[in-house]
Amino acid sequence: MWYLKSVRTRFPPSPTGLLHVGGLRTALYSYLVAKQSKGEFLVRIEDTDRERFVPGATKNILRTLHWADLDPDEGVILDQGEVSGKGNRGPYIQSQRLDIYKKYADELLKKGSAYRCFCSSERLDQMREDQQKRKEAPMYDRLCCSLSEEEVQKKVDAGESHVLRLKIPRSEKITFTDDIRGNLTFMGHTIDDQVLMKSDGFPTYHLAHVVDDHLMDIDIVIRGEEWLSSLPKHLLLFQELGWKPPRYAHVPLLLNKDKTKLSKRQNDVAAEDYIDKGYLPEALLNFLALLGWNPGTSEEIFSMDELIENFSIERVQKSGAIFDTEKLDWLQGQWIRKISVNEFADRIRPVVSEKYHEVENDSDFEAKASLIQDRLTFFPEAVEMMGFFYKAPKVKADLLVNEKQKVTKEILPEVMEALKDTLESIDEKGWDEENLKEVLFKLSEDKEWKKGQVLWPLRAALTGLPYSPGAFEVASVLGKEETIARIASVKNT
RNA sequence: GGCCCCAUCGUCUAGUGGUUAGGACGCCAGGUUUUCAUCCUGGUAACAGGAGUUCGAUUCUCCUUGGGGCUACCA
Repeated sequence: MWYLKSVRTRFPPSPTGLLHVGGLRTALYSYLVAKQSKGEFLVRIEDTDRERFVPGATKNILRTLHWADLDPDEGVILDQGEVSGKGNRGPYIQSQRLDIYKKYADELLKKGSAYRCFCSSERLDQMREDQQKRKEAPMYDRLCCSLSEEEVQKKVDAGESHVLRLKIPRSEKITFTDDIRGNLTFMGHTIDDQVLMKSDGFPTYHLAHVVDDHLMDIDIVIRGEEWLSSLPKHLLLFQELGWKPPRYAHVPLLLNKDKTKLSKRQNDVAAEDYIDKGYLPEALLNFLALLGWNPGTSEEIFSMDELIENFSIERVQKSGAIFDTEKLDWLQGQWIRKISVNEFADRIRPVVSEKYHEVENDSDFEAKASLIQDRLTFFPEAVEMMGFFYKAPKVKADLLVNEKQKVTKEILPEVMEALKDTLESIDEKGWDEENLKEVLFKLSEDKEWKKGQVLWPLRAALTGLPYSPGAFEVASVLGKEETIARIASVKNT
């Protein structure tokens, strides 16, 4: 993918709560498009709805974006953990741009592209109800359009509460090409006269989106499909303001199992939920990228750099995707195996040390961690899996008896005795995986025991678990002294 | 109800006017491994329906059906 010019994209969350995984995906797509053209990715805060405003939400969303490695180049950023701004097209928080919206609202009013509406919400409710009863599309009936200039002025002077509505040219046909969906057509008479400015002086999303994305030089607007039906209003606004609209790409929705819009009731929808569950950002992003997009090859594991390299908005799917986390778990496993042992150890150290404080001073922690890296999907599983390293298990002989491995009650004492003697004979210096393997294989050969007859009891005696890393690995990490001690302490009953 | 969008295995998806309709996850079976996990091999399973265009449609067109989104002084 290459571009003639760098592309500016934006992600505009509302500070009404936690970052939604669907939002994280559109943020990712926007980020990728900007980065692959060496352009800028901006974050703008859309806080025009004071009712739903949640204090602290902005900081939280920014923190989550940072976790996902989607830090904005411009706009609202996190500076030393505090919300701050960057760039010369600000402010980037809509509540701080009220005078700007006012200016363009006045312009639209003067041009006759918009009009003041004094209707009460009661009247509007009643009107819609009546329309519904008559099986008509609920739309503003333009009552206030028939007000004379004098009447309007009188009401304004009297301080009557009112909103500003966009006057949709009803006879117009609006066509547009979406980057994902292709050609779209809307008839003017099916579009409602959208409110542009609320009575409290705040703009609605529609006006703010058009003004901001123009003033912030956004080249392509990537947003959820739920905005598709308001696209003509936005297009009309650009037209009335005399501006060139950006490219648009409406990405398909993320769905619940029943194919409805992904919702809290049925799923964990906050990105934070997945952070809390221990998913790696690489895994979540990889998963999200693949929900609705594919490279056209059979490649499935993508790092951020590879996504930047390969992503293209044209290959994004048109239909919605069920948010089914089974593949996420698989990707999580893939990414866990991909990170370095060092990093892996760093990730599980805090979790494990919560239960086993010895971890903090354990210089062999990394070696132990490496034994379980291929075996787990979530970091907390490490606690269970590594416990035996720090606390000698109380092992009963029952566990060492294993029918499938042909370890019988009768043979067991002899095996244990031989194991002890053999291991005793190994020099401390030669106590490593390779050597242990050689010596123990020889033991089974000499005694004409199957490998399992020797190794199953050994492994079980050392770990106290039915499933665990292998006997050689564990014995090697545990060291000679501890290994022999554990063999000796197996209870016979 | 109105407007708009969408439709390939259970899920994420590839794909072409003529293919044994491909891959991945999941599931099942087998193999490697002392166990489990990993890993490898194989299997399971899909073009919503009906017309039309065509020598031939999963692919193009239309209709039906199904699903979804929007229909707020929310975004």
